[in-house]
Amino acid sequence: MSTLNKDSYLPYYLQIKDILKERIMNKAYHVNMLIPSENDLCGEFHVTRATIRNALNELKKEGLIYTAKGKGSIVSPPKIEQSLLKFYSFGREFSDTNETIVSKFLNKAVIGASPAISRKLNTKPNTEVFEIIRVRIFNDLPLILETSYIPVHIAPDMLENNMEEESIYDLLESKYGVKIVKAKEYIEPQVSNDYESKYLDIVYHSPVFYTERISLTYGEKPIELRKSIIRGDKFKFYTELY
Amino acid sequence: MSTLNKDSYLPYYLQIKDILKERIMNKAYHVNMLIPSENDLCGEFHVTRATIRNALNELKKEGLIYTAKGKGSIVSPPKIEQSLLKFYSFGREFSDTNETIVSKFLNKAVIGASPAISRKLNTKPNTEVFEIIRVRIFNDLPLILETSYIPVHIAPDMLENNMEEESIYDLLESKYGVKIVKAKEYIEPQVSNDYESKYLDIVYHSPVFYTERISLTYGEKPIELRKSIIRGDKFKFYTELY
DNA sequence: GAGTGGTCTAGACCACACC
DNA sequence: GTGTGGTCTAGACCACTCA
Repeated sequence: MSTLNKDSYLPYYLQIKDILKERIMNKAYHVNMLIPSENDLCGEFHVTRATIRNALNELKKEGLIYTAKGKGSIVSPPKIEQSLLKFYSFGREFSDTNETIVSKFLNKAVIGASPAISRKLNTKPNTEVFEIIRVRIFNDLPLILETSYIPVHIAPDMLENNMEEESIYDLLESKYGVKIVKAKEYIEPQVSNDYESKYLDIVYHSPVFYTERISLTYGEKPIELRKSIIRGDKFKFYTELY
Repeated sequence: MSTLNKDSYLPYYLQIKDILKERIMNKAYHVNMLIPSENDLCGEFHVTRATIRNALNELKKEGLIYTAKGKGSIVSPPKIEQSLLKFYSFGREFSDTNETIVSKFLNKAVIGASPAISRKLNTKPNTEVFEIIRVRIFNDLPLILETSYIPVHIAPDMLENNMEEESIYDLLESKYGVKIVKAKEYIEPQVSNDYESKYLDIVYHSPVFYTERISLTYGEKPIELRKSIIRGDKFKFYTELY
């Protein structure tokens, strides 16, 4: 049972949106869960359905929920984990079904952060960070080479976990109580170096997308820097304009 | 005065959206124009304001209009002409103000379309097409190398126009009555070849974005194929995720 | 002050999902 | 059949823009 601030400069529907968003972030409404029906929410907040629908529409626009007619509103899986797959549409080699995605770990270590890395993670230079390097393999094809940097003090014994089975973000949240709530991502064209070419099974100096993602927890605090090299021959960005 | 199809499987608000969209495409509602107020539209379509607002919301989502409180709903400028500038945020070298954008023409010719080009333009192989090559120069820095292909029969004496002064899309519309209503754009990473490197003033084999845009008129009919090479050292794609 | 979009109430009927 | 989101009606008051 929640009450709205009648005197807030924020309209009801935005206040409700914020409350529901908070519940999603808190996992009070967890992923793939049906949230309370529009009528239930009307009861809880003492507003009409139009107001609730306005709030839910905002959440839809942000991609936090989606609706299923006859069923209800459902919490979307976080976009962060699969952003690349949404930004790029696969080439013809792939269909949406029968995909297998496998991770192969190339390295897990503790290193001193370089100036560039510590700046992006907002830590002191040379702070200890985990360096985790993986190849993401889709249907037996190595497509993405990912390097993650996470300050050791965030998740001290992280490397002892079985990371093959659980996503890094899930691990950070379940074992270390660190929730990723936002991410910034940059994409540039690049050419593959020796190392990247080898693990992505492409020729040296092939065109690739280079992406850098900084994942943040509450208060804009950086948690992870992830650099990815994505095969340019298999990924394409597509968009329609009017 | 328009009437809605009461038996259509399409709800009123989507029918209204389509009608309004058509008017925008037709320039019945032209760019930067205030469209009729919500109350006027209620009168025209004999529906309530909620339905009209629903329709306008769809148009907002597609970026065709935007709203100004106290004024009304306004037709947005087309996104097609400036898509690249919207997709990519400039590097630090640039500010939003004081930009100068110049085009330098490298070639204007009539050629026989290659199989790949004619396929994309949906014409017979070897159909005559204009090939127009330009360098786009921002603040004295060559950033984009653009090659346009347009079937000659679409705009027979096109090359006689002063294309330095008017955009190709404006020209196609004002002189030849061909309106671009939609575009599809693909983006890939690539490396610059000899020719591209020379005109973009970058070293051979530099990483670049390669984009292909197919501009369509009514009925999904292709009008222009535009291939662009964009300097990877100056353009970056940026996005935020939740 | 008249007109606009923004917000909200209080209802209604529908198609769809699930039991 | 019951509950859900999708659509729609018929009103209302507000803050804002502009003359």
